[in-house]
Amino acid sequence: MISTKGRYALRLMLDLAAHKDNGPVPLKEIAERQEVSKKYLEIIVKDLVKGKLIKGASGKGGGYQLCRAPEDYSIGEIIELMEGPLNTVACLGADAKACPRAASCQTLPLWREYDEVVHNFFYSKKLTDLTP
Amino acid sequence: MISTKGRYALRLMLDLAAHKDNGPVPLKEIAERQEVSKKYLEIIVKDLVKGKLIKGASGKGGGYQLCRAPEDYSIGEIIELMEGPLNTVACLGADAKACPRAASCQTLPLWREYDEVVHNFFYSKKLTDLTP
DNA sequence: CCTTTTACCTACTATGTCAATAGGTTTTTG
DNA sequence: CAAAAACCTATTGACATAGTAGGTAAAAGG
Repeated sequence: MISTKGRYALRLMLDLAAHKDNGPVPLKEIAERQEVSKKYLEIIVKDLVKGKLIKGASGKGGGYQLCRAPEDYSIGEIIELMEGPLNTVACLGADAKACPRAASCQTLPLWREYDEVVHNFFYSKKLTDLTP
Repeated sequence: MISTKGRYALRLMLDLAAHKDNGPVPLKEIAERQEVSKKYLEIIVKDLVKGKLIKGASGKGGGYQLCRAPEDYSIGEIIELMEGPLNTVACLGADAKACPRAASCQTLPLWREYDEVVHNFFYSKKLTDLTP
C-alpha cells in the first residue's frame, strides 16, 4: 500500500513542476492547492530536500523548486525516497538476512517476479507522464 | 508489502497441494515442514477454512485438505483472503469515500493503472504455477 | 469407553508504522 | 527590522503486524 507520504510527495512534485517558471513556490501555496496540511507537507519536503530531488530557499520570496527538469524524475525514485525501498515482501530487500529456505522456497520466484513488475512499473514512468 | 499471513498461507496451500493424495494433513506436519509456529498457522487456517479454500477434519487422523484442484486456485484469491483487498492506495478500494479531488487528480490514473497491474499479476497466476 | 490426536475458539500483548500536530528557531529579503 | 518563508525536534493517537497463551470440542484407534 502506497502511503500518504508517497502520494502527497508525488502531488507536491507535480505542483512544483506545474509552477516551475514562477520562481520558488512557498509551501503554504502548495498546501492550499493540494488541500493538505502544511505541517504534514513539511515532513515530506524535508525528505525531498535531503534526497536532493528539490531545493528550498528560506526567507521572504523563498519556497521550493525542482532540482532537475520534470522529465528527469522517475515516479519510482520519488516513491522510494519517501517510503523506503518498495519492497513487496520481507524476504527480498537489503536488510533481509539470507533465508536458509531460499534455495528450496517455492514462493520466492513469485515474489522476485512481483518485485520486478512493481519496480519496472514505477521506474518506467516519469513525472511528465502525469501532466497532460 | 505482502505480510507473513499472506505468504505463510500461500506456502500452506502449496504444502496441502503437494500432499493432497495422502488424506488430511495435520497442521503439526505443515508447521514442521514450513518451519513456522503452529500456533500462528492456526490463525491462518482459520481464515482459509472460513473462506472455503480448505476444509478441516477434527480428531485422530484429521487435518486439512484443499477444497478444489490446485489448478483452480489463483494466487490472488489466496492473498486477498488473508490480507483483504490488495489495495495499492487508499483512494481506490470499496471503503474509500468519493474523493472530491478525483475528477481533477493528476495521480489517480497512475494508481488505477498500478492497481490493475498488481491485480492482474496475482489473479493470472495459479497455485500450480508455483509447483515445478 | 477412554485416551490420544486433532481441529477449533477467545483472548491478550509487544512492537512498530502511519498520519499527523505542536511549538519553536533560523534565514532571507523587501 | 519586521514579515515571510524554510527548517528543526518532539509528541501523539490510532491501527496493523506478528505473534503467544490457554483452553474446549470432535473424532478415531485401541
